[in-house]
Amino acid sequence: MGDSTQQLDRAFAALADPTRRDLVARLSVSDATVGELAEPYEVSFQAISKHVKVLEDAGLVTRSRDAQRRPVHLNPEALDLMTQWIERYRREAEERYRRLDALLARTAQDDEDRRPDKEQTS
Amino acid sequence: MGDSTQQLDRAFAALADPTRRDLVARLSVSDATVGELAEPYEVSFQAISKHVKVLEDAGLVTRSRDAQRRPVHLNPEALDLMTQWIERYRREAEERYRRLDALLARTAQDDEDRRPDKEQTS
DNA sequence: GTATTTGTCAACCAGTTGGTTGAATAAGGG
DNA sequence: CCCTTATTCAACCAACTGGTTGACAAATAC
Repeated sequence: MGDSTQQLDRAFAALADPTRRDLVARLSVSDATVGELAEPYEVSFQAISKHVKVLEDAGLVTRSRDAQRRPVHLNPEALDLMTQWIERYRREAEERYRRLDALLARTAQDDEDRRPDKEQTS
Repeated sequence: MGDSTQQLDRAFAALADPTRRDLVARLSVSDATVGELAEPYEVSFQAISKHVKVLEDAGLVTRSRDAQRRPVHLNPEALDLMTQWIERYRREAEERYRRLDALLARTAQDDEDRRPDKEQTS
């Protein structure tokens, strides 16, 4: 449990904002510059620049250099880290509930078997 | 895209906090009351109660009633919603990069084929 | 060089968040 | 009925967030 904690903090926080999720969705289709990314939104160019920085600090995107442009590039591995975290506990919980359901079903069956006026099941 | 937006906002924001992620991890193993959940942490009981409320508002946990106790119960479906969102764009991006890699490989091969002193590959 | 394009940094503001403490509520137990 | 247990509500505070505008920086184009 090293500092993947902080990485997860930042990654989840980054995706908690709908504008940033939209940026990620668009970046999954193609890389883009901050200018291109900012174009469709009402908010200022600087606001989008900040959002991109948040995504970058979270490790969700990286950037290269092409003349004045700084193309933004989605990093699928960071997304993978998040799914791994989530899926681990989702699976754990679902298995547990499955086991619990099975137990309840068995108990119900036992009760049934214990009924005084029970009928032979087979 | 109805109000799953807000649900995702809340769910991602909820998991952005390490204490809340820890609560989720523990709840994946077994349901627990707020008191039980609060016990291992240094912070006040009320602080944990607030954290649980955040998880509840995000749809990540539900609660029932057992005398004075209000057992907290993890909701795996909410986790599933998150993975679905993430995986959609992760897959999209990874496929795109695979295609790009393939294209680059083909281009490199063409260059190779075009070399004047090229050697037959097979 | 100077101007243009592309983007960041800095200061500020309003609203939210995570923490605190103390009071209030809810449901049983004696 | 009062007492205890379990939990929430309310008020407050410091820190963070997402937005703004204006100044600055970097790389290229002329």
